[in-house]
Amino acid sequence: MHNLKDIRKDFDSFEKALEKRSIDIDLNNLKNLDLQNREFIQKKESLEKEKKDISKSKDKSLFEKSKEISLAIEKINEQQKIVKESLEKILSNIPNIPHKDVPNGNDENDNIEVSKSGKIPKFDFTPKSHYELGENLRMLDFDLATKTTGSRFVFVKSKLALLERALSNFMLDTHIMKNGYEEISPPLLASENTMFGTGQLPKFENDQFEIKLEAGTGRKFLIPTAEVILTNIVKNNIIELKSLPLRYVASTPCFRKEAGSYGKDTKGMIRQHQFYKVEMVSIVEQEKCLEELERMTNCATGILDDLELPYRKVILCSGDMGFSAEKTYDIEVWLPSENKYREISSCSSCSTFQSIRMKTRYKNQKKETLYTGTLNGSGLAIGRTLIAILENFQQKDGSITVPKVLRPYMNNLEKISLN
RNA sequence: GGAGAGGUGGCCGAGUGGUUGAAGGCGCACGCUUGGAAAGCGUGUAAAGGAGCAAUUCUUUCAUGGGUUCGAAUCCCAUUCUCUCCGCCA
Repeated sequence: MHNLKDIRKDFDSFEKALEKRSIDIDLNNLKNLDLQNREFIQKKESLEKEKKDISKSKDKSLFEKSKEISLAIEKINEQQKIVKESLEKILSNIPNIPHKDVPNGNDENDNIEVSKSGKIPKFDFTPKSHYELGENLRMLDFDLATKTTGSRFVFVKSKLALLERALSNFMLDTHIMKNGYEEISPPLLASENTMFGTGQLPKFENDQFEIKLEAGTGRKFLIPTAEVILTNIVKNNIIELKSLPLRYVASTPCFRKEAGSYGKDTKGMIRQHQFYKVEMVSIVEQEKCLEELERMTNCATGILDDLELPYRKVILCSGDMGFSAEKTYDIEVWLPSENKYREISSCSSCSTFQSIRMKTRYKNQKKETLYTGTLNGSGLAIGRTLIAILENFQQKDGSITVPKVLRPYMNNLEKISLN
């Protein structure tokens, strides 16, 4: 969310910056509502002052007048409430402003490759897709998931389940011991206000799974990413400068409706309603966002380096970025069966956008109260890493070589094969 | 499901109708002290919003929303969240 004060200061450049997002929002309406709102505030405040003075004077002859003022204030309040509500509604639906580094563009085709790394494997046979490999090994079972649950779910079995667990542990260990993140095992449900804090609500309610609890309790949602719950750790806090930066990591299941992606990636486990993901979150001083973004992205690519998987780093164009982000790097891993790179991690700086929603602040050296910067990044999506390993490390006989760094996590298993 | 307690500043914690934005402590900042540090002592330290180029100033805020009153952190009602005990389940 944006600060109205800042928008007001330079309305035109705000409007211009938003154009990059190529969505239309009625900013004139916003401008007018803001003007009206402030008029109400001024009227109200002068009345309140008058009333306060009467009360302080304890002059009984003025008590009647004070009552009248109260009525007048009430009237203004009613009018202001309407204005303020629509103001906030508009405001909470405006996305973050893209950073100036961010290339202009409409969709993923306009993203720009920043770097490439690793060696693309060469096969003397036609490489199979992850779901062929997994099904042949009898370790990925989509039909079974359909039977028990429905589409876009999968059973991972046996050695692949072990691999999935190993990936989670390996990634967590790396981020905890090497990269300075604190491990968190968080709740998988988030309250409505928490979902608002990171920007999933109100605009993207359709993508969320809501859980019905007993009546009388607030709304609860399954987290679509651990970002939601990790970032909101600092909701409503004023953090002391010396405890920044805060870095959290968690490995959690994520739940997404994937509404609007019907027919997309229906085969295999690229796009599921439920998947594991290791998520990093950083809370930093606002001017350190971009620096932290580079650091975080390196933490993510470090995992791929360790796993010896080929990947490229892409900077997202303005049209492809998420609602809360000011700048995003996607890390894409090479998938032999598709002969292209696919997203495996997304690292974003959200500048103060989420902090304003969450009311997360810190005091700088000058004792000014400022909004923190927040960042989040996958490090990495476990399901997709599993896919990448299956496809990149497949052998002609359909077996899978286990990446070296994972073997200590898998009883030194070197190869996954039938039996 | 039954019974009870409570939500106050960065944190802890006083405060039951009138300069209370709020005692005290912790933390933090600065200063004194010291060879240096610690301790000790002193001073300072809420947020949001409005007006103003600014210094400044005004309003609001003691979970949230209503009510009583000239006046509410303090009284009344509703909601919400947290905690404790019993039951139930794991």
